[in-house]
Amino acid sequence: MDSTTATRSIVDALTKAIVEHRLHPGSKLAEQKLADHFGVSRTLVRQALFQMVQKRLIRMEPARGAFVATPSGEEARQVFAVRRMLEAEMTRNFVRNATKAQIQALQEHVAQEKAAVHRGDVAGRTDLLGDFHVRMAELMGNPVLGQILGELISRCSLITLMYQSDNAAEHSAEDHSAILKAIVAKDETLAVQLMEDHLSNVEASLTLDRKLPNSDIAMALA
Amino acid sequence: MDSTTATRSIVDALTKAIVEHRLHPGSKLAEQKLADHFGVSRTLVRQALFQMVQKRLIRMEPARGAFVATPSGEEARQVFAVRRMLEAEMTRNFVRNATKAQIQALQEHVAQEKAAVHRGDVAGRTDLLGDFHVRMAELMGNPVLGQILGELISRCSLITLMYQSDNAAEHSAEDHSAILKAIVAKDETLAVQLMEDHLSNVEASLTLDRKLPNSDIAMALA
DNA sequence: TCTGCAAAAAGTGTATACAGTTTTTGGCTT
DNA sequence: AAGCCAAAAACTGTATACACTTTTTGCAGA
Repeated sequence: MDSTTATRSIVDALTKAIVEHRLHPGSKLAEQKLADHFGVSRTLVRQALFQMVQKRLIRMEPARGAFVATPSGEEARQVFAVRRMLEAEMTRNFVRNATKAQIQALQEHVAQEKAAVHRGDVAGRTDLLGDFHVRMAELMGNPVLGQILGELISRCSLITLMYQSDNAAEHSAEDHSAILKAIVAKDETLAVQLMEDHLSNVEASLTLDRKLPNSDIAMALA
Repeated sequence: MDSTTATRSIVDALTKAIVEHRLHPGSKLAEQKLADHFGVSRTLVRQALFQMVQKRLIRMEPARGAFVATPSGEEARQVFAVRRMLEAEMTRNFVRNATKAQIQALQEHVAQEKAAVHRGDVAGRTDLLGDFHVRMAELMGNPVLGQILGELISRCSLITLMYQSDNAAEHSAEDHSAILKAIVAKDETLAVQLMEDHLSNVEASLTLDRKLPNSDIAMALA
């Protein structure tokens, strides 16, 4: 995708930090500080930041710099809507074409999810729950779809961290398990329905109408 | 989206040149030449090029520079598959929610298409045919969807220019007209079906299995 | 005439310099 | 002590410099 590998590793590191909640929505990302941290010049940091702007994980304000994105509730709903469109069809194709090995890969993944939930590993859980969807996209032999979905899921990680009210997302592992069961049974209609419901559940568990998403507070303090 | 406006205008100019077939697939995009042409330094040109890499209209090879993308037949099929997923749902929502004004906007657009086809304006036609889909996405009140679809449609412009065998895409204007008729009639199922068929028709009119897409020739000559 | 190769030219990748803007600091007034 | 303003510091946006790589050029030998 990108010709240089240094820029790519900065993008990956920043993406990971955002998705894993070590960088809060609204946080300032000063170029020189990042450059020092990664041991490169501002040039490469800027390249990385511009790429992340296009992935909507960062926003840049003229002459003020880069900030971790603070997606609105409106935007969050739109992202979920697009995910439902894509993942419904993805699930349909998966039921039709998945090999045993692919199904087993997903089963093992769900087992890991359950383990993480069980031992109360919140960070690991969040990570794995997103990965379930990415994994499925990757297994589908349509990298174009996988790429688009991967970006949407990254955005969702950010959204979830901003708007999650309770830990209602704990049900996700069960949802995944149910979806997988329908896939094993080759019940296309049910699998698709469960996937749509699952995404709706996740969206519903968020309080997207909150007046001041806590990110603004973070910004105010920053 | 982007903090600076200079970079943005370079991206727009290059995108337009690619989509309008003034830059052929595989063409070299030398940074200094572009910089001279736009009257800026290589810095801004590079920013623009990196953004277009992410939009998949350009590819960059290490130490060799940027080239207009040459999507493979495989990739083309994947892009069309994703478009079908998204546009089917988009059409469904459009039938449900479109206002009279929005429908009329599309009707006027189709009239323009027919005029362009009628007077043999190939460039204008191609442009308008793609715009039909973008317009529809924009009218839907889901900018997230619109953005993703817009990028897919840009990629399709490039794909079409690479692989179109005959001018079979002339039927597109009629397809659009039929879709619109179903929308006016509020026939959700039919509209969705027509949209899917339309996209399949466009894909089928391409010779995606050609051994050496002419881009390679273009590269060889460049 | 064609092939091979070395020098020159052109081009990319990264760092740095510098002008202009925003943010912070520190003191002065009330 | 709180508020305000100017100077200093920090930061962004763009251009330029420079090392290194690729491509082209031009000539020597077969």
